[in-house]
Amino acid sequence: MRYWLLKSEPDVFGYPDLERVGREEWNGVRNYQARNFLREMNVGDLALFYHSNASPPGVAGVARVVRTAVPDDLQFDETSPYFDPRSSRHDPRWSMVQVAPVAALPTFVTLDALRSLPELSDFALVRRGNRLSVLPVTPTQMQAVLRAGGTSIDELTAVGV
DNA sequence: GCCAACGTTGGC
DNA sequence: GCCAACGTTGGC
Repeated sequence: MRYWLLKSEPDVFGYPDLERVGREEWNGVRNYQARNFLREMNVGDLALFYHSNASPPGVAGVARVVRTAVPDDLQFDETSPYFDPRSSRHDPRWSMVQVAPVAALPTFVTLDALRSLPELSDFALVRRGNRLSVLPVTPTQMQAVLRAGGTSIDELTAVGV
């Protein structure tokens, strides 16, 4: 199993929204590096759900990948802000996965708290100017964040993942 | 292939 | 609202 971090603006779609809808297409990613990470995801992978452009920013919950990458519909939708006129159905440029909620973290882990974790000193998220909306997370990093959030991988996977 | 201009992200 | 950092675009 691999671990990831997904950014979302809570004003647009926050972790509580994921719990409300039950599952969600992770579409609209328009960065090649982030897209490549989406394509590496497997069903069952866990992802930290990060609230960006929030006060405070931080990790609110954990999601699970429930479907691997397929072409992102929005790239073909002329009415969508994510429409990409240079993409073709023959060779789609952008991908999306589907995610479902696992659990809200008992303690919201703020960006400040993330910065204070020694295990995360090399993590791209806490480095200046990072803009990637999909990031890989190592098992050590995952454990550290979950511990700071008041849970653990064992606890999360015991609930039937 | 270079690189200036531009648009976007996201913390503050 | 500001602005630094970054990715992309497009003229040359």
